[in-house]
Amino acid sequence: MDIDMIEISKALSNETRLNILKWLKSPEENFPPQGGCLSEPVDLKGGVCVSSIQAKANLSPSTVSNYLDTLQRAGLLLSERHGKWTYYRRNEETIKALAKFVKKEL
Amino acid sequence: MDIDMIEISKALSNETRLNILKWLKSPEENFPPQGGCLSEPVDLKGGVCVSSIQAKANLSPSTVSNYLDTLQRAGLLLSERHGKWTYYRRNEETIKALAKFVKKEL
DNA sequence: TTTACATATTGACAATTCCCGAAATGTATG
DNA sequence: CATACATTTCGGGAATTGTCAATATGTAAA
Repeated sequence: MDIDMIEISKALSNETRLNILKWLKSPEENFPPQGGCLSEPVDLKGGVCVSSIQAKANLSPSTVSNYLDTLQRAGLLLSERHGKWTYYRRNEETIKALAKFVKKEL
Repeated sequence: MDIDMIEISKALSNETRLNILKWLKSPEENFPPQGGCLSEPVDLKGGVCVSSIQAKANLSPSTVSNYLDTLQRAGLLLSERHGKWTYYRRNEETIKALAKFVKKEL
């Protein structure tokens, strides 16, 4: 597991993106219940759809979509599409690796 | 001890600045001996002068001076002036607080 | 005090990032 | 298929950052 510290730092250097990461620590507390309209029940693994995040972030859909992409490219988020919705959740593996990097290498 | 995660992330989102922070972990390994011309012997606490860092970074003095300022404003470096030279060293307190933040809050 | 040197500040321009609205794409449903 | 909706991509203007050369400041030495 190796991380790209530059990309991660860039991703974290924006308040909204930082908030998204924090909000996704407890999706139940920060977002309405997800996946209500899906025909087949699937495990969303705590993932939250873009529109829920967009509503909370109070920015345009395209901006939020971009932010989520930035976080994902940095390895901090994972996404899974179900029907019309894309559910984003934290990538705890990278976040753990980041914590380790900051502690040991920085 | 509270840190400004945005400012810190911005400071870390540049390869040279990241390198400076790493180089300053072992100043003896990465830079020539410091403080050779000082009349009074003072404890430099591992600090390195701007020109030594500039030589290693291979960027203009003004750029390096700016970078050091950015790192200091983020709380990641400390500086101390002795004679004509400004010696920069790591601020381990902030770096430790950052590691803690990433582990606990991120 | 004149000079020389280390560093910091300023001004400029290119590159990147922020953020939006508009348009495009994917997907389910009538 | 036609429509509606969730999301992504595209194009752009404003703001920020990267980087330099030129200038200014601070300090020591001649």
